[in-house]
Amino acid sequence: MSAAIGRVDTGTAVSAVAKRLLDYLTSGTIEPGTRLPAERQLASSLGIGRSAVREALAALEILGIVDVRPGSGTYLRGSASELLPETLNWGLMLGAPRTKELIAVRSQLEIFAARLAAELMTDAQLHQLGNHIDAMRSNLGDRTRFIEADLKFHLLIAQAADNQVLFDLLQSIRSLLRVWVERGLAREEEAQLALDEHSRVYEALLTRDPNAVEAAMSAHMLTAGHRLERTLLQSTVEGVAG
Amino acid sequence: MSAAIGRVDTGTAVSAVAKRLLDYLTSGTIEPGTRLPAERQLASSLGIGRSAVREALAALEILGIVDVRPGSGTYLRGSASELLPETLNWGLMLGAPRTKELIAVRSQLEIFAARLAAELMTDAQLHQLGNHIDAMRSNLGDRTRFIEADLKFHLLIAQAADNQVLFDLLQSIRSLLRVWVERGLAREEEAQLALDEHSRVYEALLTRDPNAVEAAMSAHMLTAGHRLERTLLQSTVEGVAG
DNA sequence: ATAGATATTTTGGTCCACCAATTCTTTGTA
DNA sequence: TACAAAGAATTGGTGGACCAAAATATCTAT
Repeated sequence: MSAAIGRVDTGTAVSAVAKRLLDYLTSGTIEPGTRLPAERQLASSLGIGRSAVREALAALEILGIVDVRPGSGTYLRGSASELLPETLNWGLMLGAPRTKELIAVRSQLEIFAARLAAELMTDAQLHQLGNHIDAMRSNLGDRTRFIEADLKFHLLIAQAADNQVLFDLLQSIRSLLRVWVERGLAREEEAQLALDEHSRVYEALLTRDPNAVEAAMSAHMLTAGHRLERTLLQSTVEGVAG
Repeated sequence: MSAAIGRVDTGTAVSAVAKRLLDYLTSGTIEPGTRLPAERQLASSLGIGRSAVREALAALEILGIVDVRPGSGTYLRGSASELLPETLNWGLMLGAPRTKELIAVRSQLEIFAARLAAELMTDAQLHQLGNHIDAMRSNLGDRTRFIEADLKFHLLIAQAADNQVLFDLLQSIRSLLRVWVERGLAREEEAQLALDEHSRVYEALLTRDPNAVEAAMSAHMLTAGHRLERTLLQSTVEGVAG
């Protein structure tokens, strides 16, 4: 098998070694569970050092392609990478926050989630959603609990959307926007408005009509987005004055 | 800086070391372009050997998170756009369920980008978009060039949308779906269909009517999504038969 | 002949010395 | 004093020795 991979030039970047190995492992000719040749053998076949082989294999292990077992060998896993979908979320975390842009993207994703949920939500989930509305209503004067119920409301919708990538993305975005959401709901009148909006989304979900749900969530996102941006602007103004 | 990462236990899997570094690098407190501490220093701070650090950093480099320069140091890369470099077929590692989810999320984001672009696109950008359509038309028989023009078409729309978060997200998603896009355009008839769809999006953008643009991009995404899923399914079936 | 214990071999993991590449500091010259 | 060149220090890259873990082979007892 290692003869089939071919040699690479000494000094080749470890990424190129990884690519060579990956191309071979994803060529479809290797069965999951197969044991790869030993590091020393791979190094010899590829014409590079064992360190480079180890580094390439470490990357493939992190990506979930192979399973490295000390004393035993390296095995092809053949299962889906759990790490790769997370790259979308890393991208959100790199560099300076772009809050206004995040707010816009988040709106679209929340609307999409709601639309999917309109068709997929179970009765039990709908019932639970009602509980979150009740919790928000009961805690108009308690910001922490209100926000918690608010968050659970959105979480449940994203869950009901049955799209893990979407769910994870929304989670990451929410964590980035969390501080602004909390600041935007500082007063009880604002909480009341937010409750009204959530109630409308909930009522639309009860109809299970995707268009109605989309309209209600769009309205909520529009208002919530303005609330967030106002909070952001106030903060900027205070920053200038401060 | 390295003191802020904390120590890890000796014998910790290199994947855990990579995760630790990754969490730190995506914490938002590090500026892109920043030089990380030297490998020897990281090893000391983390309480592990330099080999383990090297292996973890090698993985992060392959993922596009860092840039390792011999003799100079290791640098945090600039942006989300640099994640998942083209050298590897990332999409092959994702698995069918996550890939399908990603296709759905991508559709929504592309539609959103197109809608924004309808209002924001400059005349120069519109003209350039027409050039990409021409390039696609001229290269129906040359898959590599066709796909390159296809990609540039979408890139330009995302750019015109003037939302960096959205742009970066779409970039990462494209990296993850690239291999399936390429395989899905294997035949000239498929390229012709794709060209027709892109032309309709372009014509709608010429009107600058967001609703028309949304409708055209939605239609394109629906067809393209089916094409992608069909390609994915064929690959899965072949894998089983192989 | 078979099962269990022990020894040996093979595998991945770690460490260190040394080399290649780059950066920083010092020295020499105009 | 400013600039260029040389030297030293720092950085990542490589290979080999040795250790830890697991697999395989050999030996012994029944």
